[in-house]
Amino acid sequence: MQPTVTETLPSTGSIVLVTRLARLVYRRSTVELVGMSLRDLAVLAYLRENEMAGQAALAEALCFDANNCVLVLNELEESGYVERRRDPADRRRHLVVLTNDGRRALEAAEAAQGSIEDDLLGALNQKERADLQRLLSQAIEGHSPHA
Amino acid sequence: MQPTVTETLPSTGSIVLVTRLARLVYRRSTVELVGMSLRDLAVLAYLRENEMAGQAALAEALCFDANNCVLVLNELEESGYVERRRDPADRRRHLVVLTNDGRRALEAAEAAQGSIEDDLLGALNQKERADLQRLLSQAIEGHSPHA
DNA sequence: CAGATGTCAGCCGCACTGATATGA
DNA sequence: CTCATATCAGTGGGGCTGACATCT
Repeated sequence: MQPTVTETLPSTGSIVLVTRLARLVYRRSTVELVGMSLRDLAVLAYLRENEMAGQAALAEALCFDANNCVLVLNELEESGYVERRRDPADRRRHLVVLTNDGRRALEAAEAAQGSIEDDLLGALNQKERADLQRLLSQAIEGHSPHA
Repeated sequence: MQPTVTETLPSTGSIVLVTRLARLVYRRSTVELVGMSLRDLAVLAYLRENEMAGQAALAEALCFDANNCVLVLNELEESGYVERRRDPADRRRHLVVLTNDGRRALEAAEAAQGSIEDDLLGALNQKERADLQRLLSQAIEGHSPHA
């Protein structure tokens, strides 16, 4: 066993580390800085890539509580960033779409997001950041979807 | 540009991904399963590696709010898992130490923590998990400490 | 009828702000 | 007096449970 780097960072589990980083993220992602809450940004970004989506699927993908998701969409709709349209094929569903205003606001927010990310991941080089992103999304997508 | 894997996961920033994973972590880390809250586990684990520590430093390291940290320690002290002792060198400070009960509870909790981690990071192999852990702690430790 | 989807009201735990006490 | 450390009360937003409406 090598008495080198492995010793300094002993055994803090990844899941606690994730929550720790998440607290830092939350702290820095102020509305004044980003222009909207981080949840809103996540929703908008998801809608840009994935127009349509009943909001159950949306909540699932974003790891939101489905009920809470309703409230978030209410705010976004009031702000004029998204629109809810009835699915003609299944009139229970709402298809959420990104408006032009929403797209513009998203792009502005993403700039701020980038600077926050630069600040927070400053200790990581480009490759490491890409790795981190890959590992995170891989874990999220591949998580056992039973719950 | 290669039309391969890079296309499927377009551009969700790492910081939103972190919060997303954190929500999943939070959801699964129930008290019934772990035996304590995840915050408590983090505090106990930190104290095992780092006996002493005024709680300001503890809060800093764990990315807690310093005030909230007091409440967490109150609970842990009531549970008999930690003890606060006055620092004789600086009588303002409290040195927080892990009790034997705390150590036992921690070890029990870490087993549950491991199974949760297995569940959540099931899509990652051993090396990837190690990488993730390394990247996370690296980002946390190296984050600009100004705030 | 059951089952799915979305909406809302209410509760609770958590993070923060501000004020206070004690000691360096 | 100042600064640092710790403590606590109060506040606000986020995530949850449960009830309800609508549609398949």
